Amino acid sequence: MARQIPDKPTLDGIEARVGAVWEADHVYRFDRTATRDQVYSIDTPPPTVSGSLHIGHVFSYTHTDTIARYQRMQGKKVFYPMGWDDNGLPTERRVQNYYGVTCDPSVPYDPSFTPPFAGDVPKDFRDRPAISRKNFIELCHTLTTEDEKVFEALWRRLGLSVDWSLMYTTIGRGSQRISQRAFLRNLEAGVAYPTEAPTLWDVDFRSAVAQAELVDKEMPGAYHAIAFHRTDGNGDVVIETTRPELIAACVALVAHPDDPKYQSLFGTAVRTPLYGVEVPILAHELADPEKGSGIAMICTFGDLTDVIWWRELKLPTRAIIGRDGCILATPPEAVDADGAYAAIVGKSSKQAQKIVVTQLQESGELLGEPRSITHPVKFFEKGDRPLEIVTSRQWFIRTVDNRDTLLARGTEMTWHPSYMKSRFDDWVKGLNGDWCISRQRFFGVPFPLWYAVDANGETNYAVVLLPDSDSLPIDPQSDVPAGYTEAQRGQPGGFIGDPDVMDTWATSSLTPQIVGRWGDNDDLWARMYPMDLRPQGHDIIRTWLFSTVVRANAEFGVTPWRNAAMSGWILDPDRKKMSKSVGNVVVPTDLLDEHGSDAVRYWAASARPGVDTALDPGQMKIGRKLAVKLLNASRFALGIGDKDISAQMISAPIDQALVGRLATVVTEATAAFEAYDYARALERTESFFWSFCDDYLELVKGRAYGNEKYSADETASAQATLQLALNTMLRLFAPFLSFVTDEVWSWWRDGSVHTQPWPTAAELSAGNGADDLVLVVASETLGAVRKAKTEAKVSIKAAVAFVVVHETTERAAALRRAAVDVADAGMISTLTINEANPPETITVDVTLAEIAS
RNA sequence: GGGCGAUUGGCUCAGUUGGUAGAGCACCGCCUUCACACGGCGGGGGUCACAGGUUCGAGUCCUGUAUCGCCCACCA
Repeated sequence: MARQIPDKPTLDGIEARVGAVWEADHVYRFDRTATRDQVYSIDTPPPTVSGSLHIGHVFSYTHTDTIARYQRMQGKKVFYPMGWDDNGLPTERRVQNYYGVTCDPSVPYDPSFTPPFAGDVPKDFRDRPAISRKNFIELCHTLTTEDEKVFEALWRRLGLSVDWSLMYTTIGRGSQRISQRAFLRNLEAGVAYPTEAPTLWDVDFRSAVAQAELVDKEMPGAYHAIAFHRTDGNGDVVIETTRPELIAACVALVAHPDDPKYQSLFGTAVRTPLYGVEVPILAHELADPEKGSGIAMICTFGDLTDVIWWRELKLPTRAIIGRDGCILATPPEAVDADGAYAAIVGKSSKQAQKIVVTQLQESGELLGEPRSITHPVKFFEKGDRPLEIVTSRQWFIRTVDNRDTLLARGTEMTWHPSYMKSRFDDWVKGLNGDWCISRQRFFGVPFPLWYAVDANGETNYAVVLLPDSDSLPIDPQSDVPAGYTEAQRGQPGGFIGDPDVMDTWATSSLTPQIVGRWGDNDDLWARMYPMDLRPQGHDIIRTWLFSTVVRANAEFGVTPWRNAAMSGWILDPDRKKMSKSVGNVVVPTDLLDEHGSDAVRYWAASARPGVDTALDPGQMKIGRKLAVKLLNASRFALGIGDKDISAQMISAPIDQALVGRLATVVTEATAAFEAYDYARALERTESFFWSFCDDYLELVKGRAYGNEKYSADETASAQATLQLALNTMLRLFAPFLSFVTDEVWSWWRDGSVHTQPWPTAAELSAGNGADDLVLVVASETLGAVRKAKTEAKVSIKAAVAFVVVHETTERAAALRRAAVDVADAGMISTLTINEANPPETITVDVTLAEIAS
């Protein structure tokens, strides 16, 4: 039953009250009988649980929610899940810092382990206990479970219309099973492959990282001019390098093939300083004659260019940096272990550089003083030290070979806003290697396979032992391949599990498969895939969006979604990006407490799609004002007359004009939503609503109340228009002001406004052919009367003796059709409407009653 | 170096087929309580970054420049 209209409507407590009804009535539950064409499916981004949700999350998830609510009202069965990204390094980091522990896979499992520190974690890592892999993973699960409860509570309070029964986590068993299944199928299809190759390596995390996880940081460095000695005795060749510590890893010098300075040197050789290793001078187009001395040393490996040169010029490998970032104890074969090299063994590259520079100064091979510069250096986006490039065995998924296909996939989805597509195109075109998906970490999805160990106890990577597909997910560290026993683990003739876990994006790239339970629930899968919408931030186009396209293309040969909608970032009032390190992060619950959920939703939905937006509490105040206004206007419109007056009673020209104008708003808002421009839909609706309140409501108030000067039909016309307009506006506002609209709906009708049909112009046929000019001129005339009262400093309710209007013929005719309403609203005793002559002399002369008397 | 976006009143931003510049906030003035003081009404305030061009007419289209932001790059 519909509730009574409260005397004093309020927003207080509305989130809890309305939210409880949504939950009890399963308003947002996905209909699993719907066929694919009836479904609107959303590939919700799973927020990372390692931190806290900030206002940027609230911002972008609200955008998605407005689309979901619109589609639901359009009659779609909305598939709108929520997931938590609790997989991977961010969680490991949080657990390490939260509990004050470190993970050491060699430590045995302790079933009775409890975290030793309660909120008082020692700063020094040496005071933190090392615990087993299994204990560590248990802590990861414990902490993420707690974090996820807090996240869900916030989303519910914000009013996201997700179906919570579809919740998933990226480290959950279902996600692991699907990640492993997808990987094994990629392996079988040749899409995934292992290789021993130079890989970007974070020396602190001791893990490979992917191209997509790189960031450049401007770092101080110095050019060192260093002399290499020609083997023919004809003097030196001078190169400039920022990394002199890598001279021992030098395998060649390289210059541009057209560079006249070095034409005569190509094909000759030099000896490296300090070590005297002979290296050739080669030509390659990537060498830049303008940079440094125009000739560079190639090391294995100083940067990604070195890798290209090494590969294309087929150079030997002389690695000197280990996985810990320190100089290897054993030098490359060509380098004498007892010479200059001995001094740098075990040093970090930074320490080694100091030593080598001193050595070069003593030997006279360093020319002049190092020249300080600032240059970009590659970092892992979450790392603290520059990346090194080390050779290791890693798993890859093919991307570069499929470049053209991937670009085509990008054109098969609609981008919102459209210019964001160029970021995808740029990224695909710029790929310089396949996607490295293995990480040397712990809390992630393990690679589901083992290797045979030969009779000598050496791992034979050529013999891969695969699990049965029904057994997934498996952990090769604790599960045993078929035909073996646990006792054979690591033994000669036995087996050993792949030690690595998958990159977090290797799982995240499967979110459509995870939410649709691909391979586990074929019925559900067929009802939601390919999906309708991928909403996400524009900063992760190169990671999440790209990798999801790669997996969909590899497995299904399709584009995973029809639409990709990019949200902008939230900037603080100084237009800086919100970030924890800057300390300018605003806690969302504070904003929700202060302004209310609808107000925060209003602020978020006011921002144009894809546009970075400043946090603006002022905009939230407007949203709250709007919500309060909606409560009060609704109370007025519903508080008079019967509750269900037929739209057929709408007969007054000004009423018809109002309805006609609303039909235009409905058409525009619908078109805007179809184009994923929720902000425009809101703006149109809001703009109409304010003029509805300020002008129309005032103009018809007397008639709606049924003052004696009006006939019953005239009063019914006004009441019917108020109700029709309110009914329509509540539905137009429902995607944005989701709580207050449902509250008002409950005063009037059963059920939720959120399951009502989206309004159409056809419902508003009472406005067909209406003359909008009636409403325009009536509003303007009322405005002129108000202005006269303001200038006379009298109350807006002050009586007016005479108003004489001179209007053009057309406008005068329009005004006559609303003359009684205008006179009533303006407290006008006598309203005279004349034709303006000439037409330019439109005037409204107002004579106040107190002056007339 | 390449690409994408932005530049409109003090602030945050609209302005979708080119037709005499808009909103909210802030500011100024007025009005209280019969939907709303978590209110209402009215007002002042902008040569639409700059320079050219197309057009009867340009915030809107074209070219160039500047500033800011972001993305990408083979940064020795």
